[in-house]
Amino acid sequence: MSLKRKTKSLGLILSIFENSTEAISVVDLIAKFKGDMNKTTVYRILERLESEGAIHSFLGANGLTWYAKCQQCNAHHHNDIHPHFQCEDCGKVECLEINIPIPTVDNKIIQSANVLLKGQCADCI
Amino acid sequence: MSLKRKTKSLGLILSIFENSTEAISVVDLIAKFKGDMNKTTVYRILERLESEGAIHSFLGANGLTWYAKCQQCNAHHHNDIHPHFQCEDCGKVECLEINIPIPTVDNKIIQSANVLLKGQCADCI
DNA sequence: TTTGATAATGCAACACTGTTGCAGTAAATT
DNA sequence: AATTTACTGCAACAGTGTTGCATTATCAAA
Repeated sequence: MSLKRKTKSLGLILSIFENSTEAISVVDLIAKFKGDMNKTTVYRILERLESEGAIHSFLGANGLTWYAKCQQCNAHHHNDIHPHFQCEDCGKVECLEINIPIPTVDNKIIQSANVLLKGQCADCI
Repeated sequence: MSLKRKTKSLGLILSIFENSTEAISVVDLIAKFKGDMNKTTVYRILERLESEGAIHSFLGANGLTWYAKCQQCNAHHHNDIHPHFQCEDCGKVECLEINIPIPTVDNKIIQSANVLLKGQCADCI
């Protein structure tokens, strides 16, 4: 399923990601657009945007799904290894444009890694 | 809340962790003990065991909660930095007794990290 | 500009993980 | 055996996420 039609709902969600590389949770998006679109629509638009390579998803601290548009998304190349950071005080989540060295493990093949760093962001230090 | 009474349910759950450092999801535990105890009891026993330091919890690939007893649990010292591995083929999850170097990030304080490595385990290579 | 195909949406109902309140049960102490 | 209360079972609930289907709206073609 690709993005064939530019609907009002798609435009609203795209505008969130276009101007910031900050991540946003699906829960927050649903709340933000409560008057504008159904939660099912939010889920489906995010799903379409991710399969297009426009954004990427990952799991935050409580197992909730977050989405963000990062440099690697722009390059249409998703690198599972780039870590995310969640501030334990204000809850803000961002992509970190750094590489975490993936360890080699005896008798295992490591394909990808989910790395979530937790701590305090600049505003909360 | 500490472990004051040795009940049959507690014994059943403890026996799972005593003989293996392999992780098990709460969902699997509930299924395994469906005839023996209520799911609420499973959640509450796991919660008590974790607060005692006997086991530790972490999030698996789909945001589900997993529990395991590892060397660090034995030492009553929980190290958030030790990574977990989930086999993408058979679904098995284990603790890796290695240290992932936590990066320093400009303008942030990193307190802990969730690291989930994904790939193929020895049985599935 | 109108028409037609179908992508996209809204709604309701559902599935699943996890939590809570409370009455009842059972472990441990006396 | 009696008493205390930790622990359990049950039912109902909360939250995230999914699915089916009827309806709507986008876009291309006439």
